[in-house]
Amino acid sequence: MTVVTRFAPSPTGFLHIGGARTALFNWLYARGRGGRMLLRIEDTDRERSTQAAIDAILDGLSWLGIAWDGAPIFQFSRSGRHREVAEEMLAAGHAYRCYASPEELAQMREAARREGRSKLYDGRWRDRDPNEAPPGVKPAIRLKAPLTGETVIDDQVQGRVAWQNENLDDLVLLRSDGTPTYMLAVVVDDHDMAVTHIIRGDDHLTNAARQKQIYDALGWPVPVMAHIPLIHGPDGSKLSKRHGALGVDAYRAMGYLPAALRNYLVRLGWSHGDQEIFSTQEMLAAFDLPQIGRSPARFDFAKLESLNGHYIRTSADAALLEAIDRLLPHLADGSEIAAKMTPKLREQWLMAMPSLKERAKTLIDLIDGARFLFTDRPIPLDDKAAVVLTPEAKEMLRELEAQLRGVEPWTTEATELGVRAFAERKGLKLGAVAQPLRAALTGRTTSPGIFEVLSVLGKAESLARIADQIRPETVQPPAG
RNA sequence: GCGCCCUUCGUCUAGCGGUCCAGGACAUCGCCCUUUCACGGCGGAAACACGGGUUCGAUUCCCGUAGGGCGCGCCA
Repeated sequence: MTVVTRFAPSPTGFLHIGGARTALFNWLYARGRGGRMLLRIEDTDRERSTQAAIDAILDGLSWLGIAWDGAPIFQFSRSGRHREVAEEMLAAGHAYRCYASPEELAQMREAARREGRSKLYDGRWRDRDPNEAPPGVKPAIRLKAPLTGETVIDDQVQGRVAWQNENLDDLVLLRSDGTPTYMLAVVVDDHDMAVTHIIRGDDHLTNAARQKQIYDALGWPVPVMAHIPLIHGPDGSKLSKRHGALGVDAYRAMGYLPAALRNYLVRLGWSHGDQEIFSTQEMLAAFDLPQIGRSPARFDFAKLESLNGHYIRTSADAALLEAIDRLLPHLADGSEIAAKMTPKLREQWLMAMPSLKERAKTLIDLIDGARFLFTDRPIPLDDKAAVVLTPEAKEMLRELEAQLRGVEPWTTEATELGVRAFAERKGLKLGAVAQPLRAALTGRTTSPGIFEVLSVLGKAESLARIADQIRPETVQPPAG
């Protein structure tokens, strides 16, 4: 039997991190077994569903590298079919018309709560003669759920979960305006789409019981269920925007790599021995439902960052530059940087990439670390760099500049030889020379190795930047 | 309130009755490497929520307690 899973988001907002993980699990489970993952957009809430949200979800999945099979199915377009099934259930005696008014319902709810009962609707129209229906009232259609016994879900993650039927009331299948409820729509769609495995957040666990009752009434086979724990915020409470309940587009903008996010997400609630790093192939091969834990995991940015750093370090230099190209349109100052992306800058950036990526946790770090390459002279000094460039340091740089003029060819090795010889002659430790030099060349106190900086920048630019710092009074303000 | 679920280092987790004075990873602390920052290497501190059972023996099984989560709509 081919495995068929589905990811079924409702398009009322972006694809958040929890949804992304659910999609990943569905994708891994299906694709790892030669099966298919379907995408169903649950857009039956016409008020809150938007095209922008649909686009954001599709875009987010694509960026994450999660590909669904076939065209997305829009739940709203299937309401005719849902209604048809409800009518069938009515005809077969598995459902009935309920004429209770909203006021009656509210009273029942209140009474149930007061008396400590979990059953909210008392089934008053279940066996009542339809002739007693109040005139002019459009009925809702309710499921005639079993009154006794228990409803059991054999969940792949949660184990056997049982509910006493006396605690479950007759749910609404079709609203009085003729539209299907979520409960009905999900069951009918999953059945019609031939879904074999339902993998979703455990906020749906109680729904599973009600849906099981619908499957049973219809005589349809119940798919294998797996309810995965939700992701919580760092403080254990519900994940909020403040914590990381951001859209995946926000993670893209923060400079995370899809491979790193996938790796982080798959290890949240799932494990495979002590393995931490998983290539997509390894994930596909190892992922399975029984190893998913039942307790909720907290979202931890530090671990995501660490993983992202690992993926950056192990990525090819050219691939990183391409990732930056793709990221730029999503950044506030992206177009500014893109405008400076000359072939020469690309070449310099690539040259510096091996040492840049050792120092970066995100693509943003990579851009920031390369900033000295495309900052126009005279380059501004940050506070720490300004402190380093004391009058004495500038005096030292003046002598160093003279020495550097004679260095030829201008390579990492040759500049290192020159600077080391200079330091030795002056009786200075290398750091005493390198730090002011770094400040002058990059405007900062941290950067890649100073000799790499010199060689990547080139002789003319390097000497000019040093000159800018040792003769600030001669720097002319821009013309005009 | 009712129903259901959860509870191993700060965090993600390994553990599926003895191999555990509990292992890995991130974070943290120290040392080494070193021109800065990183990377890397080495080392340290750090957990079985609590109380009862069951058992020759419980982190592992059962029951409570406490704490946390989810659900309880003619929303999805």
